[in-house]
Amino acid sequence: MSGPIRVLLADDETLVRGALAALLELEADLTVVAEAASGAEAIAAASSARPDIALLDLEMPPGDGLTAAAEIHGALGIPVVMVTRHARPGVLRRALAAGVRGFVPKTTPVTRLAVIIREVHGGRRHVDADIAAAALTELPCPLTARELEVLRAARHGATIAQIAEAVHLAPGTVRNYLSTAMAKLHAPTRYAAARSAWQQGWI
Amino acid sequence: MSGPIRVLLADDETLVRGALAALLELEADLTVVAEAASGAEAIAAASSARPDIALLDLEMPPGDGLTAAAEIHGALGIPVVMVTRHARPGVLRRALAAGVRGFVPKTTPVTRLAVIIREVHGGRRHVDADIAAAALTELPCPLTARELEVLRAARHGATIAQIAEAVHLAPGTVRNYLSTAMAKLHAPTRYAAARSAWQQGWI
DNA sequence: GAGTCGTGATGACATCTGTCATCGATCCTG
DNA sequence: CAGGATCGATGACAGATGTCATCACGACTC
Repeated sequence: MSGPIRVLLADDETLVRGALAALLELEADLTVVAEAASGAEAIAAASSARPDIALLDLEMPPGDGLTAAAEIHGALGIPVVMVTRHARPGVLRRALAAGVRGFVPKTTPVTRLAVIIREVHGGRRHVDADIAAAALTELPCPLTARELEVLRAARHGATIAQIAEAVHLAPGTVRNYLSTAMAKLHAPTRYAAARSAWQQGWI
Repeated sequence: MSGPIRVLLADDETLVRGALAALLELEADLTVVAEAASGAEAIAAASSARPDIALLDLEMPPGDGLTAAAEIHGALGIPVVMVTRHARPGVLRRALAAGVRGFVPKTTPVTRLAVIIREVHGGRRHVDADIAAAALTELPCPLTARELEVLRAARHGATIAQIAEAVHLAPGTVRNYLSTAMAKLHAPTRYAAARSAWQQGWI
């Protein structure tokens, strides 16, 4: 027979991570063998502790957690369950593209978490039904790669000149991309456009 | 002798709330008698369940959780412990002004949570040492009430006209307040200023 | 090969935004 | 009451921003 399922737990909030660990340890067939507070830590812990499954928070500054998920799944072959506060269709799309096997919003009842871990460990996938339905019905992202890049740089109140420098483009070009993005998103300012794109999970 | 300490637990993320509940229930002298997912729910639950102490998340949309804390402490006389992801000095200042008896960032180790609850239930206060030190050394908010109000309305990419309507001021006046706020915060745009003020915990 | 699309850029134009000086009204204080 | 401070507002001005037309290049498709 095999031992308990060995879980890697990553969340930047110590209190939440500890509470989840306590919760999982209550299950007889689960054990938390490693914890991490960032994407980099998660990758290191995964390669040294070799867990059976990794439970990663999506929001772990610095970095978006998805890169860690892609690394842990791709290079180490460890199945990844993504937990996120901002469960938007666009995020789900990118998570699945990164090879994530489970996608759980933080609005999920706790009783289901252990069930989901067992499902994914058993080789199945698990995706929140509401998010999946929304992802299938919503229109895909209408923005081009450059438009997304410029919006990303515009998110924190930067001027056109700062954005242009960050993206290595001429200021006029940046204005053009921002203009088309704003038109596509029906936003009155580039900040509103950036915010809208973020809410959709596109950036 | 008295029974266990009866705790009200409020957090908008079901997963986190459930995990914290499981964690607290592991303590023999603690019991979670009510849960809530919003500030309004927390007030209602507090007045019906009459807990000995309330553990509230600061970020519970809609509303900032501080109003619920003030209500629960002020009208019901129940001591409140505030848990927050964004533990900044300005937030601590406002929390203490609202009568909060404990202030805990989510970076706190889980093992201390039960200790803190017992402390506050015993009549003492508990404030995270790092945040308190920062709050005492940092310069206080240099912005006036109107400047804060305008910045709050400017946070989500609104135009000057939209802000003016939201705050019931003339567009020119809004521009003046934004200008002074930007100067005080050394921000190149009003969005950067709003972001900066938010990061300091001022809005 | 023509047509389409994304990319990068430029110039022109109207509007928006940030800055500043200034004014009147109110409120507080000596 | 005079002086000062704050608030709300206005007008003027320079510079930033949003919009549009246009061009050129490469990739890709029909």
